[in-house]
Amino acid sequence: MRIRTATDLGAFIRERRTRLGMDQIALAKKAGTSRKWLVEVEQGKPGAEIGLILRALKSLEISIDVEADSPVETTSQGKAKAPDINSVLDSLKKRPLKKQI
Amino acid sequence: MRIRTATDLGAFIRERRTRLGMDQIALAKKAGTSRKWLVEVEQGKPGAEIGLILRALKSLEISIDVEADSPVETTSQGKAKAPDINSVLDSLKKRPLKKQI
DNA sequence: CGAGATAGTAACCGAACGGTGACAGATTGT
DNA sequence: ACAATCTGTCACCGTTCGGTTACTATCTCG
Repeated sequence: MRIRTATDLGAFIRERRTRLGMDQIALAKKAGTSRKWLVEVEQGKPGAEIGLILRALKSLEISIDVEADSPVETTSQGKAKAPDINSVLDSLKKRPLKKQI
Repeated sequence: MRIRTATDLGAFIRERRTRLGMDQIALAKKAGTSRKWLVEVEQGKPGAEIGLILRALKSLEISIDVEADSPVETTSQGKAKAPDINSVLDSLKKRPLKKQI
């Protein structure tokens, strides 16, 4: 499932928790947090800390994957991008020297 | 890329940011946060709030997907699970009535 | 009906977050 | 050498998070 907002995440967590037959206390305990925290997260609290979120997801055996949408989009010019020596160097250094007009 | 820790996430964000040729200020501004925050997140800060993380990922055109690892694992018994009327009802109610011995 | 379990909410409080501004180090280009 | 850029760090501060505890409402089952 694609996650776009904290609400999405909360809904998914709740979905998974209930499907596993766990109550809020069980999950909170397993994730090393509090029930209050879980309630708020399941309601879509955007202020929840990523570390606790990750622990909760792990407790629910949920995997998270991130992926770059557009491959690179150098300067948003439709130009075809043939791999050249400079792009290779840039990839290695991961820091474009200039704006590469 | 699979995300397991805040450090994984920070590394991926930095990777994507540099590959897009953005500096910290540019991304922070686009995501509506501060450069200090970005620095800490890229270093793997577990206390970062999920809402800001999501904004940053959106700014970098990064998609997040979550997925339940094991389909259901009713009681962790290797028993094969043929879909029966009860499981369907449970799925709808999303709340197992009992421990379903 | 009544006991028990689950979930949502409230108040309180210490700890940590995030923003701002400034500074130092490193790197790049002139 | 110099200026410009980018990054990491620091101190300060208002806001908010997360834990604890208690109370209430809802639902299930005996």
